[in-house]
Amino acid sequence: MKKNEDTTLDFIRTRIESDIKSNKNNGRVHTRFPPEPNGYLHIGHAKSICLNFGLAQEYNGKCNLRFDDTNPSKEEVEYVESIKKDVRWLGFDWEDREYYASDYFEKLYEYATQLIKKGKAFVCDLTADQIKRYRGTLTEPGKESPYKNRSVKENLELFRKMRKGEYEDGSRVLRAKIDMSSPNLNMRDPVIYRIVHESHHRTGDKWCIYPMYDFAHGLCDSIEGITHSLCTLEFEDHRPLYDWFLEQLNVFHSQQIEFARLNLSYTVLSKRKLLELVEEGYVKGWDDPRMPTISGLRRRGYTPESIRDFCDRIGLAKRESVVDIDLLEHCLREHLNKKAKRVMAVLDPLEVIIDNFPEGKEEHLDAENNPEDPGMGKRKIPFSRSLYIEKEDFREDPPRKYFRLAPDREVRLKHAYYIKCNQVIKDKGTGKIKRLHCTYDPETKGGWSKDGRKVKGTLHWVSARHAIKAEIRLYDRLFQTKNPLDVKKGEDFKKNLNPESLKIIPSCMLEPSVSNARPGDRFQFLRKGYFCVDPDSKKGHLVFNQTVPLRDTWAKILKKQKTYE
RNA sequence: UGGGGUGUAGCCAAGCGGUAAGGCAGCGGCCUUUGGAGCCGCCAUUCGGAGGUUCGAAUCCUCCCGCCCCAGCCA
Repeated sequence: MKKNEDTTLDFIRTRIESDIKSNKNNGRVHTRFPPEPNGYLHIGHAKSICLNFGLAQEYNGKCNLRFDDTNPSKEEVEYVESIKKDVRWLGFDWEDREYYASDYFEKLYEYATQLIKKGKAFVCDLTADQIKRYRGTLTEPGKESPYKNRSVKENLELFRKMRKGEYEDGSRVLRAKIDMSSPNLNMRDPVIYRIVHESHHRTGDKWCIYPMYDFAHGLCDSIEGITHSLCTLEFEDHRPLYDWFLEQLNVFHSQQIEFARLNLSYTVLSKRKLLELVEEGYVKGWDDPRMPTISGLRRRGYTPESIRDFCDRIGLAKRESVVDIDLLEHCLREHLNKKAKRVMAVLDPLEVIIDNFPEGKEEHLDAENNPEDPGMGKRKIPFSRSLYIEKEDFREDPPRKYFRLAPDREVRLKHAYYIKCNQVIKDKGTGKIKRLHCTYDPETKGGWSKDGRKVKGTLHWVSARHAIKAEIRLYDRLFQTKNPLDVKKGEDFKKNLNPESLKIIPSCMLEPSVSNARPGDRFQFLRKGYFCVDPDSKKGHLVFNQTVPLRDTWAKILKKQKTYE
């Protein structure tokens, strides 16, 4: 849904406005985007980033970037760097507010100590497996740990020794004393600190005990003075626990509000599964242009504007939903249509000889760079006797409604002339079409005819002699099923991978004006789609990624004809 | 047969007791030197279901049904 004056506010904005009105937190709005640096950001995170940073902008507040780095065994600096790059690229600025849960480890330890002193936490010697069994089930209450009644003094001592490194991983944990019979399993004396002898990407070997997310998250929000702590639905059950900590410790109370995470058709948005695709080589890396990661989308040629627009349009609610990937592509095309420079490229060349155009002669024709924006100017494109057109733009025996080139038929070459096909040269052996002989009408320069004669088709083309070659990578959706996770029992989501998601065309013919394009540059290849220069490009060897094809009405007509014939 | 959420079109999503916004997709048409773009029109007699309250219900009440999440020393 698009935001504008006429539409009403979503439930989060409604709530924030009412908080402002009642002067809660003195009308302050302070949010945060809290990624764990254990993977690359994806389009689902973009929803959260746009929400949190967007809210701060709209309500004149602030938004922190905070890394929730409480699990040293999964987190790496590579991920924090990529996350910072992606958030920036999306167009958001956290200024000097780059925080880490690990910045607060000392404070968190102090909070845990306070809990112990209040008799609200204890050191438990049960094994992980025992704790699990003591927890009970969804329908049965749990049992209290035999260690729950240790004295404050003993707990303090034990916890201190845990920190000092006197115990092995897994031998003891610190637990909150809440209620083993709570119907909310999160309240059944949850673990809040565990022993992990592992070096942390920021704190190194300073710590060998680490707070659990459930303990750290709400308290970090509190420390930072976060007024509205937005997270996804699955944390709704954890809110009572966070609130319990805040209450026991009597500290600033952030308000957590949960919303539904983004799901996208034909794609998988789970860090674990994306990691799997990367590690097992199904894609070439986190930034493979087929990946729904921010870095993948960037490399594919998506613009930050289009992603932000998408995030504005998908809406915000509490019901689980799957947004149609068509909406994402729509936002992309809408933006690229206005911004991308038009250029001609022939992906699958067929030679055309203009018999009545003198050998050796060349002309330089005017071409607009973007019909949507005259301000983008014009360029010259060379025309000569030998050209390439797209193979699919010629049919010896044209089907109904085909208005491209065919024997004795006249079409327009975009920005150039009308041409008429006179002769088809075939390979004697294979019978395949090798070359076309055409004549052009010199009176139609620029693509107009003074006699008012109309031509139905307009083709893109390049001059053979002037063309530059480039590699083009065409992408299709990574998964062939709408919901890639929908598999039979025992089957893996990877069986839904599309084996044809990448097609490489090693040598396409492009008009010479693109010869000094740089990685990241975006173009519309006329009548084909939007493309951008891949960083794999070398001097003299350009590589383009197809960002998204143009809408193809002709393909639709063909499909319909097929189904009715 | 515990607890927490949630059901409005193919997909999102407004709506908050006065007679179903909008976007995407789809379908028709117009226009077009990109079969692109643009423009115009169509697309829920009905809101998970059944009862009830009311002059009036997607909105309130009751019961029922579906779907999602929770039994990590992950986040």
